[in-house]
Amino acid sequence: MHSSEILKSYKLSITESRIQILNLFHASKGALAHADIEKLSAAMFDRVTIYRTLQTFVEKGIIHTIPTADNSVLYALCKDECKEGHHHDNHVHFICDNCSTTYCLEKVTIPQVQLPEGFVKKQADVIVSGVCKNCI
Amino acid sequence: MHSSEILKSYKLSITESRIQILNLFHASKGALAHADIEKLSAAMFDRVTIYRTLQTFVEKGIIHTIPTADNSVLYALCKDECKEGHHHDNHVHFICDNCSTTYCLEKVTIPQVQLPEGFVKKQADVIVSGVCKNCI
DNA sequence: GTAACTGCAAAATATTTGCATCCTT
DNA sequence: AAGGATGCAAATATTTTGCAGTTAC
Repeated sequence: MHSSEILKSYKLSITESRIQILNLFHASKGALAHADIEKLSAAMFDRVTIYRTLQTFVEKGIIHTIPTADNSVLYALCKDECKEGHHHDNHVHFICDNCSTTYCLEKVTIPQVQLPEGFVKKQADVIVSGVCKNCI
Repeated sequence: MHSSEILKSYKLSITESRIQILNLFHASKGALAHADIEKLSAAMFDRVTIYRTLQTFVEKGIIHTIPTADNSVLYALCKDECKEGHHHDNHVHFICDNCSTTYCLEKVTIPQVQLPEGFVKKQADVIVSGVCKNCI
């Protein structure tokens, strides 16, 4: 599915920056940070546009954020199951300590966790770090 | 163990700000962000000192960072098993969507994840969000 | 034509660094 | 006394907001 079709299916106006940013995600094997997009897009559009585009994509469920232990926020494409406001990224994320690439391990589903009495789970994220297959 | 003893055991100089910040962590039932510490300490010491103290504590393995999906970085006390540069927080973290308190669920250990061929795990974090026992 | 999107400027926040001074050991 | 820690100022970096101009539909 082309970027423009994706945008259309989410009822978003099809604009140059949105297509470009979406293309970057499709071209990337890993997750992207705001700074990555800024570099990759080579200042084709404003930094603010990137912020706003990412925010819109997250709200619509096109991309999701990945928690990281440092201050950076990473974004990656959501799969089909994601709906507006309701993400189901039930896969594990892997961050390579060496090359910093972040993978969505689609095949690795998040295991069940048994929470203590009184805690209600809405979402669960699993982030594994180590060395990826390209850096061994 | 008192804060000053902890500092001593990690070979850190015992200073007012370090004791105070360590006390805050012991008094808190959840994890703390830089901003929390700034508020709780009521400007008793400089914002920069907080940055530097947190960084030192992380390096020494006194506290660890908790990944979050927004840009905030959370810190929580490490348990005994943590050594310098080598953290073993093999427990699940829970962030309440309502009150934003972050719990270290010490009793809930991180389940095994089966990684694809070529990926080597060094660390794993599990962050569950939802509603905590005080907000139900 | 209208609503939505973008770019620019600027404000608000957050983080890092350098250096002189003070405190711990 | 010496090394390390702190406070202050300032440099950087990051994120948000407002508004006027432009573009998509």
